[in-house]
Amino acid sequence: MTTLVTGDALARADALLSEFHLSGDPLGLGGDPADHRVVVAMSGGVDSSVTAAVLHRAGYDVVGVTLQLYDHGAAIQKKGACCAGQDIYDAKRVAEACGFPHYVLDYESRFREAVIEEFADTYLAGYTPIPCVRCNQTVKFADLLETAKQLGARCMATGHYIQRVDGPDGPELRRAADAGKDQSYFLFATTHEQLDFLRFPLGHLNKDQTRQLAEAFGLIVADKPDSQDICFVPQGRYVDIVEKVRPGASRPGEIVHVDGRVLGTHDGVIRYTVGQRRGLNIALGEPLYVVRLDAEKAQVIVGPREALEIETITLKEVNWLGDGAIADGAPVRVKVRSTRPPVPAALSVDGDTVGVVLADGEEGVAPGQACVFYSPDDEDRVLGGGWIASTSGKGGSGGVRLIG
RNA sequence: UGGGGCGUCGCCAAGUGGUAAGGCAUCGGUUUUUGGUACCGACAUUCCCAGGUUCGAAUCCUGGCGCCCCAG
Repeated sequence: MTTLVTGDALARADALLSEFHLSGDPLGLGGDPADHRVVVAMSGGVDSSVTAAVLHRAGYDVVGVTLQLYDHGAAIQKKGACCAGQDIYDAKRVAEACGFPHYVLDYESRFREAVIEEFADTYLAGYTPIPCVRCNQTVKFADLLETAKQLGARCMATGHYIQRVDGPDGPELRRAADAGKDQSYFLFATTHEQLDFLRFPLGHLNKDQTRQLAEAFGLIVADKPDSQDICFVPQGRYVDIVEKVRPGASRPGEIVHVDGRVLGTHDGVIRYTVGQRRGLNIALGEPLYVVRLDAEKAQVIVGPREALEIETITLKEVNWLGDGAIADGAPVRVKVRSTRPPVPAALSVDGDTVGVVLADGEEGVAPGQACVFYSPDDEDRVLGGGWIASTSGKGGSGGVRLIG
């Protein structure tokens, strides 16, 4: 592997940039790119490294910034981590090789409070958190974005697979061209104001094209595996993190069937999420699923698969990115999990309360997860979304109610 | 210690002379840029124990042991 970029390689890179519509002024800032400072949030992965390299090659005044979010020292040696240890070093080397300045900012305490502790507290309350969304919402698109402004940046670019398109009423958020890599589910909370300042140069590419660019630029991270799982949780053992952050907070309790029978005991509601089947350790003959979590009573309520069916969702902290005001009865499509296509639904707006009525129902929808809105006639358009506060089944009975 | 019934994988359970179904649970994997789901795979050389009959037994016989029900 070499970081030496020859003239031929650069010619190849330029050809790719042209082919991928990344030459000229890809950020659409106008004038000479060199006049615009662009802060690139670099995680140390392939995507953000390519983003920085591309924008630098296009002539922008690129400043790379990597956040140190946590430091497990030697504890984290897993593939696909980000923003700690080796990844920070990788980002720095990419910046050096390309020739633009790079800074590492210590955001550990902020990340711990806004993401890790929130993650633990959410689980302890019987909800199922999405730390990646919280991280985008707070650390990356709030704090870092502010820092970028202070650095005199005209905008901040990231390597997210999502598209920002200028529409008649300002910037719109759209799904990535590569449906398989689309990150809109994790970015629903991006506000209009943030969107105004953000750019996502890779949104119209697919992963293979990004890798081609990394290859052409001779980036040392070209073959780095994609990240997956929660970055600060080693080996998928998220329970360990919760117990470490909030020692002794998780209490054992009963596993109760929806018909009232006590079927067993568990070591803490943090180990379960609505819709979960495995790990109950109860053999009834028919599969059992977690239907609801009652953190106050330390109860895990279980039942047959049919008990997972829900029809309506009540949301909180809704971010609306559609045109005009959010309207009661408006048809939309929604995703209640990242890995499924949007399904038809209608918004229900009553004062400050926003909910969703699913046309065909859903099952295994966990409070604490996100419900993301898409346009009914253009599924690529992201209309925002909200956090799932509670759900209920048909006719409002047998629903899931959360305490607190 | 009279009468009846039963004892097959962690749980439930098919199999009644021809070489141990299935479900649940568990474990592993695939998928997945959160959790979960789904999917795929693994999972009793052995049928409470000991003898016996038979070419061949979880299945038949004998004797133990254990459990359940009825009656006392």
